[in-house]
Amino acid sequence: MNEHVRTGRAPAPNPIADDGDEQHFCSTCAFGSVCLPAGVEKGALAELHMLVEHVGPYRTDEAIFRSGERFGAIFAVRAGMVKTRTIDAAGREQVLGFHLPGEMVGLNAIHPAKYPCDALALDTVFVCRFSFPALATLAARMPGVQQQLFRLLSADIGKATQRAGDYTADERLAAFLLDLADRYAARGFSANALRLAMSRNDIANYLRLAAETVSRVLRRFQDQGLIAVDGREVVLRDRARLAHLARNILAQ
Amino acid sequence: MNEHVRTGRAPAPNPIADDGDEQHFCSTCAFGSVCLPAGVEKGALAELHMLVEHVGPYRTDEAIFRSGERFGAIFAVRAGMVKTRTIDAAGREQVLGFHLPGEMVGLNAIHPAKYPCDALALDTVFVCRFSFPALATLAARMPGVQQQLFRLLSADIGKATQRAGDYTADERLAAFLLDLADRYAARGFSANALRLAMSRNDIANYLRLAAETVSRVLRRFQDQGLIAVDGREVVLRDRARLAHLARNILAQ
DNA sequence: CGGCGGCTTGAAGGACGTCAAGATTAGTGG
DNA sequence: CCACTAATCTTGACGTCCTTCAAGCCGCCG
Repeated sequence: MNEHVRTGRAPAPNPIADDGDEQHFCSTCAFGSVCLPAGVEKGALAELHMLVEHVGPYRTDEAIFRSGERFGAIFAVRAGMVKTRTIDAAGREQVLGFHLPGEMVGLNAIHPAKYPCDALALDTVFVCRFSFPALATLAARMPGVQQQLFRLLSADIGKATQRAGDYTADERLAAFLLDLADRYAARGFSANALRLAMSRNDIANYLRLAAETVSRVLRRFQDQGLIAVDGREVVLRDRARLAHLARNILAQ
Repeated sequence: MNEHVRTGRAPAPNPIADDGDEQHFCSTCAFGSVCLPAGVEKGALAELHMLVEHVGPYRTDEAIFRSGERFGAIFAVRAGMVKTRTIDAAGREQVLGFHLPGEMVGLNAIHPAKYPCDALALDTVFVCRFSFPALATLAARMPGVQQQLFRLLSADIGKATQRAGDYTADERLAAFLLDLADRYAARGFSANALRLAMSRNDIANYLRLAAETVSRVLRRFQDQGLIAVDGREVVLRDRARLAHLARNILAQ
């Protein structure tokens, strides 16, 4: 098993949101994005840096945390892609989300005080670990950090709510592709070409569809000139029409 | 339009979570439930009381807030039932939730800094208004308040996630009835008899079903002896079998 | 009483799931 | 480098759960 070869045919557009050495906190991280540009609270970044713990690498299918474990920390993805999922009473998997570099995982564990889902690496993953008690203490002293935590939590409510909506397979897939492309773009990657780190099964499960339906809709999108698909490589060819399909979901 | 008659035939089991005069903060409120029993931070309760603003009554269909309005406060329902909903690009309503006395509304507005949904009174509603800037300032001084806010936010992620799952109409309705009954029970009302404040249409919309499907499933549940339905009055007759139906949703 | 909205019930249709069989692709060992 | 195998993905045929459409019922209020 080769240590670095996980990306298949392409020369690994494996997203790494790492802006340098350990002295600099990820500028693309969910926390950095607020603390850095604000200018205020220069001390906050230094203290966050003291707090954070770099963890990894995790290999494909390894767990950052598992359902039921005592909650102690939240994580920012530093590199790779993380999938969160639960296993329901009937043993069926339910995919909750895919997390790119710079995005947070584990916020849903604060309330139950246990992780309510598994967080699994879809490829080689590095994360930043934030001890939550320490972070909360820091937040009490640093209004900007507290605000950012509130915002991150609130944003996750919105994402989950959006996902709970009632939409057709076409709407779901169009929104999924656009959302993913936009999130890649926000982290500095190509806005129209993406490599799906997850299987069709994971996509289908996430969108509450059958894998066969995902195949068929992607096929049709390609036939209609909306996208170009080659295995897990996807190119968005007509953003306008995709956005039109997804307008009910993505419009606020 | 009579001021108090909204409950129909029954002599108004209209939930009021008000434990007395204004000197005492609602003991059933989402904040009280943590601040009171903890014992610690006796001062916190007093300060929360200074902060809170009693608002109401709102009549049926009146808005506590509306989508797009600038976010400034979160609300605890004090009496009555609140429905949150959005209107999507196609003009279709999407019901996000029903909120009982003691439950919070508006947490999903922190991130966008605008309310992302309408909050409407389903009957006569009283609320407590918490200015969010003031609450955040208090939270920075009071670890218990901060923790409670984090927990409330995190819990809402869990609720929305649960709702996003893929389930049959039977599973959804069984879980809906049990959940509602349990939440009423937690506020001191009957655990097995409830009056639905919302229309079949609202239930259907919330569960992503057609109103006709809700009617049919309720009918069948009644024929199977699981519940007794009379208009908007529902009695749970066989909690065990309902829980079995809902096991995939409600099991953590 | 008459009309209106909410609710129920039946019949027909559709979107998606399930089942089954191939087609690619990836992973493994010679 | 090339079989060989297993996993993933695709494609087609069919079934099903739920929606849609339509009509009738019930309770409420003028």
